[in-house]
Amino acid sequence: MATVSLSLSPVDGGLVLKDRIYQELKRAIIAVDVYADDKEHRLDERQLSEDLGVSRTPIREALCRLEIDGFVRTIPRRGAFVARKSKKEILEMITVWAALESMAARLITEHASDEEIATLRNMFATFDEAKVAANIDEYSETNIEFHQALLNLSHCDLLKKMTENLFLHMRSIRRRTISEDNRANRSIIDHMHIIEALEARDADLAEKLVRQHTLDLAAHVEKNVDWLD
Amino acid sequence: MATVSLSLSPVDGGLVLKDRIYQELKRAIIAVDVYADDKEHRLDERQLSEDLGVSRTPIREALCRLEIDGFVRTIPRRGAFVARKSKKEILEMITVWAALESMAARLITEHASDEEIATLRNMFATFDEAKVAANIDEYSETNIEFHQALLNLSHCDLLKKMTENLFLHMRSIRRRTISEDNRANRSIIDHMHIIEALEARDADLAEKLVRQHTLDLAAHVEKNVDWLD
DNA sequence: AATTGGTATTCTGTATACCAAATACCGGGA
DNA sequence: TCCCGGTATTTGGTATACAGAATACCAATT
Repeated sequence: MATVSLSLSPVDGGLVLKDRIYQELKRAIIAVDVYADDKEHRLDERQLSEDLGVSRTPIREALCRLEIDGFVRTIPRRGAFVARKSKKEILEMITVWAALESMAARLITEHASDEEIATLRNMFATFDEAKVAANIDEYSETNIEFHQALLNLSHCDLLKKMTENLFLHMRSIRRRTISEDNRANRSIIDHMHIIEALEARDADLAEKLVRQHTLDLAAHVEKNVDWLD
Repeated sequence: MATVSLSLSPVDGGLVLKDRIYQELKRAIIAVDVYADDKEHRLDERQLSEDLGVSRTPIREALCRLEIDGFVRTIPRRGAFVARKSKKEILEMITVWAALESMAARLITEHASDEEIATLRNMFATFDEAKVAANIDEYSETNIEFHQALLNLSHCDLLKKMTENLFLHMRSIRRRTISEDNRANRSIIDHMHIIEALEARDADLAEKLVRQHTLDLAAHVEKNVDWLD
């Protein structure tokens, strides 16, 4: 009898308890507006294990990973706290982001297809200047998505992976900067220029524009953000 | 009574068991020449806990961290293995490295002192072309140190932190490429050009040279390394 | 001889138990 | 009232115990 080949895929799913806990905790932590007030948000292991209905072990493993990601800061013998980034740390994150994303832009000019680059334009198709001003928060989402799209189109998994957490951190920051930040129109113009450079396959220009765009944000934070520390 | 301030540093050292285990395991893993043969190097939790004289818990936490760092790959219900990078992954690491280090170069032109930049020259003071050829392995160490020095001089902790593990991975790779790699003289010339650009405070040039230098390595690996996968 | 079914063993994933450090609380003394 | 010291409690760090999954081994049947 010939063995039929059914082209089955592994059924594992690969998600063990600690991974689910990790995701759930991460989601919850990001939802916390840590910069809203000065009080520190403690993460009690026993409390969490009770709430989630699991033992402390997977909780600890998840917290360990979250600490590496920078979302949690644990003080030995004291406990785990939702991490509050210092201004310096935020500026450094933006700097790293600029470095990675400008490299992504370079890669896009070399490897991405015309169709892929075209999708970037579509993201802003529904936004004119008036609309941007009207729903600034909706635009903000699109803004972040644009930057993530750049990383995706780089086709470099490592670049993408290393920026993912940076973006999540930035999202927290943005909650506070969104109101005071009316650089949206300037931003959308920058994006268009970036897209044009990508379409022209001009690696140096695209890289430079992306870097400059992100470093502009760093300069803005440097100058205007004083609600940290 | 006035309290004398003695400016004491915490006696703790901040190193809990899991951190020491992490460092020890990392050291041991790096020492393993994973690319030497095809057999997979399994990390048995019980074995390790026995060898190190601790329980499995801190071992697991260390392994968890090592997995995030990319030194270990764990398969659910199967165990932990010393990670063997694919060629694609290595190329991506070099790409990210290029992105981060070129940003470091830019930062150096803006923030580092002349004295700091001068230290870079000293690193190569003892190397002329003949010596490079003679002790290629010694030069190789200096080579890595040069790149790490660049990251240090950037004064960006995050940039430094994110490249540290990349360098460790590269060291493993280099063990295999060192013999077939006689681009050392070319390399030292590149380095000198980079130093000159830094001294001239030419951000764009320094950035470009660093990026190009590292991407050259990527191209070399792409073309010549076939002992992977 | 090869393959399949079943059993035993090993090892990860998870839960629990124990210990030591840190904090909070309380009472006594200045 | 304030400060200090000691005790109790809390809580994180570590070790151990248990259960389920994966593999290895063996035997039986074709």
